[in-house]
Amino acid sequence: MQGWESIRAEVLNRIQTRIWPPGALIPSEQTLAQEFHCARATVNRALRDLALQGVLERKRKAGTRVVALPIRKATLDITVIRHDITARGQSYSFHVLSHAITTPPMMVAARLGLAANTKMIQLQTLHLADGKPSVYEDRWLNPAVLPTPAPDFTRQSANEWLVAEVAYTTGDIDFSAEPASPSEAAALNVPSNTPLFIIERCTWDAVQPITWVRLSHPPGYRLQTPL
Amino acid sequence: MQGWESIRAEVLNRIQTRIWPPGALIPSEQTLAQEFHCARATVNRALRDLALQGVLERKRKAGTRVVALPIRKATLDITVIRHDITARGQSYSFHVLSHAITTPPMMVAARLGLAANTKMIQLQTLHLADGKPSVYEDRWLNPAVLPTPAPDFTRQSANEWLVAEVAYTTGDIDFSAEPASPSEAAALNVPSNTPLFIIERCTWDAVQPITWVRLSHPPGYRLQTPL
DNA sequence: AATGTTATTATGTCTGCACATAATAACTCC
DNA sequence: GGAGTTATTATGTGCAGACATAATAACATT
Repeated sequence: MQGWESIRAEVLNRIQTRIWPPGALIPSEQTLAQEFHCARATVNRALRDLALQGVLERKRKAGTRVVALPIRKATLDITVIRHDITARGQSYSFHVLSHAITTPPMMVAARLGLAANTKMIQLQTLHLADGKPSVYEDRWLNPAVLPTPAPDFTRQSANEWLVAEVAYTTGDIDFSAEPASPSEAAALNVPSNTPLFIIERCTWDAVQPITWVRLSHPPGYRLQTPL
Repeated sequence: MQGWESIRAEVLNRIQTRIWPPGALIPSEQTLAQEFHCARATVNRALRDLALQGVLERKRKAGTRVVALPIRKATLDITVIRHDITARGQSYSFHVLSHAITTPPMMVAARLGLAANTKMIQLQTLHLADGKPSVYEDRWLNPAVLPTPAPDFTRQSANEWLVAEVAYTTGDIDFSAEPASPSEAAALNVPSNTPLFIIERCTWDAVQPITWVRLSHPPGYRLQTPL
């Protein structure tokens, strides 16, 4: 037995075997350090990690307690679409279906915190896996983040250009299920109103909004992660 | 300027302003410690945190480099349904629609790694927010994890009983969009084939499978998280 | 040129010690 | 008894120094 990971394992074990039941206060770092014959910093490392996972809850002076209703945290890796596809051993390609400069729908402008009459770049792209429609992308880009001349998004996908060239600091993402709109249905080659798995993402720079994207996935798509 | 968090902030800043562009090797912990006039451990703490976030990539001897295509990690909190609902200021209640002991569909048995003819407990539950159908739950429980006599799941929801009484160690979760089946449509009071947002979850004990659940959410449901 | 061996070096982790900080408990004073 | 003040205590974070480990680079050997 050695290393902070083994201490973490032992603590986890005591929680899972209910030696330390949910809601219970566990011994102080000092005490545990003595028991495990190691420095307090090592115990701290282990407990801090478990707190990060949501298994423990720590407060100064109050001590460390086992979380009563463990709020499990699932971590999703948000990758570039090309990666997803090539990782499955399929070939990747994409088509830009439309490319325009107009004012976005109110909803998009609102989400990004822009005035409703701000002109933005709209890009509709179809991503293909082994030549078959795989994801339909509807993107609105803040022109202020683009250099002049603008990059050629028919060669490099907007997403990849952005992650490579534009630093972004915050954002949010949300998932939902929606019926396929006529344009989505046409692009993905599925019947209208088919349930699609939708991922919507907003990203901001330190000073300004960057982009809003909506990714529509045809039936069969599953977002999976260990818990 | 003080504390490991400010060092993390400064490093992040240099990445975002492209002083250290994607893919670049950044100075060693030693060097940075000297620059920031602090101990190496403090720099280590900051860099380790950024690596955890997926911003940096670290290898012994090879050094620390800025990740080229930042794989952002979104963290979803998997809560108890009752919490979700009461957190929105709505009242929570639930109904057990059916309760049976039979053999599960092949898919469920397979996912849990059980023989297809194992008898399991099936519970179909409707969760209500302010009296309106909010989530339809289809759960299969491994009877081996239940005490005798079995708890009364019409009083406490199976999920809450499980998180409170059964320790679980692993699991996985996946998200998809599917058309409402007739029973789902009836329970949730929506037309058949309405797109539903589906969460499926498997959980295992150290030694045995515990439960498989499928949560069906009617239109309007969104799973959202900061990025 | 291909292979095996030996530094070298950056990160990973541990130890002890110290002080900061926040929350509780104990106490004082009115 | 209630309110304000002062210990007390557990965690948070810091420091300097040490050894472990893994990956690379440099060198030597065949």
